[in-house]
Amino acid sequence: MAVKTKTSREKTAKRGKARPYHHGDLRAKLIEAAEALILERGVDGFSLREVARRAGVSPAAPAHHFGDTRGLLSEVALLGFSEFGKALADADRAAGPDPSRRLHAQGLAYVTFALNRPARFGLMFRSTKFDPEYKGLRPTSAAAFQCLERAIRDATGSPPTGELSGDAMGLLIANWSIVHGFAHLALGGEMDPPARAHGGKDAILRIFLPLMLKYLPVADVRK
Amino acid sequence: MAVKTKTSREKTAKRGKARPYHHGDLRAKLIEAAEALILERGVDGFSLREVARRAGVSPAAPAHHFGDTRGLLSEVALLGFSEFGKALADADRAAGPDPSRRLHAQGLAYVTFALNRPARFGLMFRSTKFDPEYKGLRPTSAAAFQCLERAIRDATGSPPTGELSGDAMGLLIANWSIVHGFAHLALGGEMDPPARAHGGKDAILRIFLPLMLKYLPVADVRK
DNA sequence: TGTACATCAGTGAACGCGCGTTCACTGATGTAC
DNA sequence: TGTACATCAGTGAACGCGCGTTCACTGATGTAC
Repeated sequence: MAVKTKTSREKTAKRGKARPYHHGDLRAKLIEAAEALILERGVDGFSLREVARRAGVSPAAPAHHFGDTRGLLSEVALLGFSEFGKALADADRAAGPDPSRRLHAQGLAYVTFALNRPARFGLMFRSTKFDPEYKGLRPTSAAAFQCLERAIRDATGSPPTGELSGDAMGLLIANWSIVHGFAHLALGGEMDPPARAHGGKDAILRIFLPLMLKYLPVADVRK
Repeated sequence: MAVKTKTSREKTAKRGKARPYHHGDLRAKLIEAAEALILERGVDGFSLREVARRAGVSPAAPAHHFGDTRGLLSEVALLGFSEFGKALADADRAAGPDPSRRLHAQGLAYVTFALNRPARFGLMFRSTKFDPEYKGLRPTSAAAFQCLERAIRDATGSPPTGELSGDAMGLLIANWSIVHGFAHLALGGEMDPPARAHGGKDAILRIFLPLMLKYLPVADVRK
């Protein structure tokens, strides 16, 4: 396997923009391993040594890229918020101008993201595990949530900035609560027993999610 | 303080039904310390040694009452489900016969319990931390959730047993999701920034909770 | 193109820590007589 | 009421474990000349 000429990866490293490393791309590999580990054992089961082990690297290696455990988890959370925000924004844009359709689309995107990316989503709402001041984390997460707020403002005829009215605040909180609660209950396995009776685990996305979305609070339901 | 005659506590122990111990009531003290610790450091920050330390007792002492860590946490969870179920049942009963009022009352009780008993509530939904087969845990938690299901059945005119119709299932999931999501977001601190703008942390219970309850899905809203 | 050097990603041994659990024990309590 | 004994709640030392982090290091890479 070991030949005298440079490996193709080393050549790529020379040509590429930002992959100057010894090891290929350990940074990316560590992030990947971290997500897999969270998926397997939950946010609590996470350990930096286990991540290093899975990446085939010494326990001190991650420190070079992320400083410490919180650094790595903060990076994973940042990726999560970034993808989450994009998913919400994309859904909102694709829904067209109707406020109810926009809220519906965002709710669908919210839950879909949570169920498709359980490791990231779970970490994102465990803020003791990462540093909220990490690189671009604060603005990125704020941007994600402002996407919902913007749709609520449009739905209630509120101005685009300034304090929310009570009605708008209620609608925002109710919307956020119902999709967040659904995601949380589904990820916690609380819906597994009824899902089993409806043809397996994907009944949650296929059947329960649309049922829930029918009850999404929208502006015109109550005065 | 130390006198020769028996202390009143020892006499009580003799007279009482089930408090025969050396130490007063270590069992209760350990449970209390466990809840305080979870409150302070979260479910993850829990440690049996720290509980023993707070109860002023050797690290081996808890084993006598609860076997091991899971045993103690299972007991706390059991207490939680028991109190939770009572709170829901009481609210339901006090609401009278109107289905919407019953759902509203249960939603209010659900969130109120979560915010008043954050340690218990947090543990109850972290089922990897305790043993679901512990003593009466399974039936007790089932009873709590059946209280909501019963109100949904009555609200939708479903028979008291048998599989739920799609409509009823949707209403159940939507109701559960919105109150659970609200509780989760509030406990996670996600509502603290807006609450600060409305006069402090109790704005969550005082203002946001009633706003959310206005949007509780009830049977007659959609066909 | 070839050599000398600086950089820095990754090594692996070592550290100190708090944890859960075990074990032989001790000593107060309740009970049998 | 008084004595002997069994019970068992609580002790405290010890165990082995996996953790996060440190440290001096090594060796491949990219760069300056």
